[in-house]
Amino acid sequence: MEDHRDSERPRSRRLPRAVRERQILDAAVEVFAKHGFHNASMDEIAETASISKPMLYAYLGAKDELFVACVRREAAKLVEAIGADIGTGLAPADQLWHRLHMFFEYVHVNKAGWQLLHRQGDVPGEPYVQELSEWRERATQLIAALLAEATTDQPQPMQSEQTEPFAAALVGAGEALVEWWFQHPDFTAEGMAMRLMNMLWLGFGELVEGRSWFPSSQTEDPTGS
Amino acid sequence: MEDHRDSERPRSRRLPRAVRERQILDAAVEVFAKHGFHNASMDEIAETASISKPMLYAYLGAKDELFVACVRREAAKLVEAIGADIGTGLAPADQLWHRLHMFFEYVHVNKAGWQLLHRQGDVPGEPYVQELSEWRERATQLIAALLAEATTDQPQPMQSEQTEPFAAALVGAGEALVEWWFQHPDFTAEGMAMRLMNMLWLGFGELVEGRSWFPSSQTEDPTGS
DNA sequence: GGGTAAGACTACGCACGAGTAGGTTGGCGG
DNA sequence: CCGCCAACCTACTCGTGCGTAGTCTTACCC
Repeated sequence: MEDHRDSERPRSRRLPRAVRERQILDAAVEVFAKHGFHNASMDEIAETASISKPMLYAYLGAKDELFVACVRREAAKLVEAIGADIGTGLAPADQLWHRLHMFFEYVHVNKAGWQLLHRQGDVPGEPYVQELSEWRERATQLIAALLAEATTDQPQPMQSEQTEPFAAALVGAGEALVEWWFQHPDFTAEGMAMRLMNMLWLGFGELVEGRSWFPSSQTEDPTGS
Repeated sequence: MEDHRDSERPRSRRLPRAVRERQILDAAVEVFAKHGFHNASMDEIAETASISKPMLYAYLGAKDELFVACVRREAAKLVEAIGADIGTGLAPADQLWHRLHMFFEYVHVNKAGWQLLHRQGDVPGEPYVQELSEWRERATQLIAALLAEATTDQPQPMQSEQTEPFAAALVGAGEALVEWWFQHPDFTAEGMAMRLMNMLWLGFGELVEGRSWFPSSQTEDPTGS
């Protein structure tokens, strides 16, 4: 390691490919999240990544491909976070609770990545839309499976025609709640998860009458604010 | 020189301003809904409206302003639809049910208008975002008020800190369900409203056990349209 | 019937941003 | 110490699409 005592080199030294790619992706996620796909300019991404445009193109290709790469990385992280393996033997309700909690936790620590996934318009015909709708699909399926599992003991287990729309609505509710959270940041991730869990599992009819849901002794007192 | 008598002019005759404006707005809504704000071109809107570009600009200004005009019109229609005055004396649950029903009904007959409102990315900094988030806000407030009303008889009425996020989640769930509906068009608006109402009012915990919610016989015929 | 002004069109200017050509630097093997 | 290759940059081209200047034309009124 030559110390090389460089005078001031605000710009980049030569770096191996892997490091640069990561730098670029980080910058791209940030900029795409801030301005959206269309309003983000490759120039700004290059500048944020402390690199010049030709390098950008050399490493990750055109704007579409770059965006898709970002979505893939962030979606993988998200789905992994909420789909992580939990200890066996939990009741479906508690599993759902855990995953919701993980979801809000994830969004909290990875705001830019979340906004990248959520704040794009989904207009058919765009090349990246495929990629965008895919993560939502995966998340929905994951939830749907969970719901289906919750009814297997019942005399009439729910079919996917029942669980799927429910899961879709749940995902939508989660997204909307996150957006509300951003405007009221005084709440903890756990508190938000509780909120959503109560809505979902009990429903308003029960909440009105003062009942509420609690995780079955896995976590301690969850007062979110 | 004046020999150019009536050779066919398939293009537009002279029309009063009001009619043209409506024509233009209709076309703009359609195109914006189809391609989204950014990918929609003024040329295509002009062509769809059977008019030339300078007229477009003369009547409704630049692209931003045109889009805002579209959003305003469609948002007004939507909010009016779900906020319409219902006969007095309905229980909150039944009111909510009615409004959900109206919502799905509205979306069904005005798909383009709905997509215009829903499918745009909401990136801060865009001029139109203000307008877009406003309708969602209004709808949310409307629902929140309804929920608050449902708890006034209770010993501990809910505060807006409780009802507001719930309403936000509800709106999000509704949007997501509509999207799911578009992919499974075999259901009626009433059926979709029932679905959502069951999720919301009863919650999954109850649904699992086979219970379900029904409107309390205020409406007579099941005119499912 | 002729003047006129509003309604309408064709054809263009111009900015912005994606993508690239070609030169420059620095590390490394000989 | 010298050439050579790969990482890197500056500075450009070019397409696309918003917005407009300038011209025509038709309904209407005197």
